[in-house]
Amino acid sequence: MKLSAKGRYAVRAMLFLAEKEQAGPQPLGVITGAGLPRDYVEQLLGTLRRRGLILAARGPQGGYFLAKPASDISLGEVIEAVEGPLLLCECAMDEHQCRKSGECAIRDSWVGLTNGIDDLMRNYSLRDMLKGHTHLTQGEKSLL
Amino acid sequence: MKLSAKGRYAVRAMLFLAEKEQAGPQPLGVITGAGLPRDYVEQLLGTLRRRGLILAARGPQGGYFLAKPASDISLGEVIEAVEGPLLLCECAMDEHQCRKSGECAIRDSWVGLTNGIDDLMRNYSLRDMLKGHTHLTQGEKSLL
DNA sequence: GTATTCCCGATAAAATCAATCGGGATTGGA
DNA sequence: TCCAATCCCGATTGATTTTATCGGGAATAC
Repeated sequence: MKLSAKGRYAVRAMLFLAEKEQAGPQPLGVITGAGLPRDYVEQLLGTLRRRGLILAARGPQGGYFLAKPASDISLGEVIEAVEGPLLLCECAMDEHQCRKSGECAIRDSWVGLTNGIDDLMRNYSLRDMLKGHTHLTQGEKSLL
Repeated sequence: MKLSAKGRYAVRAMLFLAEKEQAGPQPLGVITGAGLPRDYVEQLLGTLRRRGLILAARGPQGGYFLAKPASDISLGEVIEAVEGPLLLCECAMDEHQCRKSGECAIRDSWVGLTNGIDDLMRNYSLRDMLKGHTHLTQGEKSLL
């Protein structure tokens, strides 16, 4: 189980926007800066916008910016927006997947585990990740 | 982020062996029963054996069986054995990935989150999953 | 107007996952 | 000793997903 490049790019872009929260719209070219594949990240930003996590303004001086405070956006939201919901087992999402769901202890385990992971991810905000952090340098960007 | 069929097959096979913990070696054909792709699961069992989670006996009456009690084998171990370690971000695994690792708050976040998820998975044993569960019926198997 | 920027669908290249196959090695029992 | 059952393992293929690219359209500040 790993986080795909898609998820990491999305988090990276969102952290950049969180950093520039007070600085107005950030154009795609600035967000992707040196290291990120511009055209690909553009798709992801489109998804993040449709999911209500960011807003966009067109034209000169346009760009993307957070739709709500960085402290109100969790890592879980960002990742789920681009990758879809965390899914350990089909049966944990859809209780009609199996006729025995009402009496299946294993399903309860999958549901419990999924919820546990979800909770962790939803309790980490973008602001939390940046805490004690002043500026994303080029070197640090390559960490994400 | 989702668990692949590989991981689900491995868990399913391991739960089956946990159920038959006292019943001697279970041959591949029995483990895969109706629904699982026999040849593919054979590969996974090979991996699980090399990782020390199960043992195998050849010849007639041979088969696979748990290398230690079901209560000592966690879901995390099983999944990691076949899928490799949980990986949210490269930098969280290898601190030499980035020269700034010592002063990077974001890396700390990735590490913390990764550890949190790992802990959850390592605290769920095969025995826990079967608790209150007497027999995996065909219908229930399709849940995994 | 025009340059800047987002918007979006189509496509292609690459990587990974899932599955299959063929034959070899070991072993218990007739 | 032979045979059938069983694990063992590398090679290969096919499907799916991921990642990336491209071309052109729409909005907007100046």
